[in-house]
Amino acid sequence: MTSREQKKQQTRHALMQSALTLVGEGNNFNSISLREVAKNAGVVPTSFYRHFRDMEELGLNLLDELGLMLRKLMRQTRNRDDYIEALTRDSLRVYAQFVLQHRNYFYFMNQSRTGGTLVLREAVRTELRYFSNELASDIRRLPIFAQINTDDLDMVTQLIVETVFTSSIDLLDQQSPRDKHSKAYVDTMVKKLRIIWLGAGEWRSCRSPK
Amino acid sequence: MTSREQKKQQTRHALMQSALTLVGEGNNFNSISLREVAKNAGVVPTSFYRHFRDMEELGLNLLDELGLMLRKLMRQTRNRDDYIEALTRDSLRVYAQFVLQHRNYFYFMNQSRTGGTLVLREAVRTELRYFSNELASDIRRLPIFAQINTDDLDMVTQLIVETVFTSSIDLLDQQSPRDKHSKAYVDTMVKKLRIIWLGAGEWRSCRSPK
DNA sequence: CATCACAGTCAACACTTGTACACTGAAATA
DNA sequence: TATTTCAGTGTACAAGTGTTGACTGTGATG
Repeated sequence: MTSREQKKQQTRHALMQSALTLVGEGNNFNSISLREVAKNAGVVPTSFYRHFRDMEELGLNLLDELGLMLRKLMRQTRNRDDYIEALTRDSLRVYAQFVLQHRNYFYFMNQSRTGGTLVLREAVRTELRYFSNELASDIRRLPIFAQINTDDLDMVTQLIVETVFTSSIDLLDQQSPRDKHSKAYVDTMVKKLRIIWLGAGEWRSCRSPK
Repeated sequence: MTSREQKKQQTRHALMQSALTLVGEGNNFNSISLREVAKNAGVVPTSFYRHFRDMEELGLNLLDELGLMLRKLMRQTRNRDDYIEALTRDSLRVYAQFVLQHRNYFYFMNQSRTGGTLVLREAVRTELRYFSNELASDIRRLPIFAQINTDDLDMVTQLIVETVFTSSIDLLDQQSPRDKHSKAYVDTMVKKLRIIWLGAGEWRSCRSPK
């Protein structure tokens, strides 16, 4: 029983959670200091370096963590039969709940997407592209999209992922009674995705695959 | 000739441009300091207070400035006859060029949308909603959308504006030969908007307005 | 011409920041 | 058991932070 490594991972986790908490309190990830993070984690500032080179590295690890959670969520969701419907109402409900349950992570990822280091921004983009690809390979199997151009399919899934992700920050900023607004959110998103979905169907018939 | 007020507006402008430049150099608006901004504007830190209470107020003014420019651009664009096509290829070309010409503003607005103060975030949202509404009232006149549900129309234009705006950060982060990638960007965006456009058309026929 | 308004200056303050360096003590290893 | 490894501590420093208050000089106003 390596109680040594165990302890290390413990404070490492504390540091990451500390940063996340500070973000959740309304601070921007870019403007929270190594010292704050350390203090909040109940550790002396210099200890920080035993775990991360700097805040950017910590951020990358946070992103990895969220990425893993999202993949798990995605895998659960897509183990369904009625894919098209699952793609909209049900899975959006699940998604909304997930976002609200991990709001700090999503504030962080949204901030990093547009305001992080170049490295961090790229990392977010990569993560989003991952989901887009996953979605594409799933959708491809559907009869309706059997013969769609690959690039165009990618573009569609990109659009879907972007739309869903971008919406998360808006959901988080709605402070009204949770369930009420979460429902309004789901309703709007369902419509938006249906628009895209319908458009994709039309697309196929307008422009035949070369 | 009030050379007094004139000088004031001059350094005020210098301060705002200074902040913008710093953002353009890769800094996040949240983490640039009042002192840096002042120094960069060739002015002593305390002078800053003669113009803005704090950085947030400066940010709000930056946003106003960009908002004005964008409205002007929008008004130019929509004085066309072939609206549907203008809505896509042509106006996207103009938009892309505009974004690249004012990249610092767009970095700033993208950062603020997800990572600014709550006040700043709301301000960005308001700005975007403005464009969405403008677009909606234009589109409504088109015969195809004559009888669409108002809420649904709003949702569609919201989706369009979101999609276009969100894409700006991606365009900015493509560092390759400017014209080449700008073209690829326009091509992708045209497709995305066409998807939405097609979907909106189908929507009308699927769900008749109540 | 005398007076006022006020954008910009200067010096000083109490803090916070990232990081370097030498350290300690307990778990891991031999 | 003796030795090594290393996560976490403590101290220290130079640099930067927002904000204060009293100042100065010049354009605007009477």
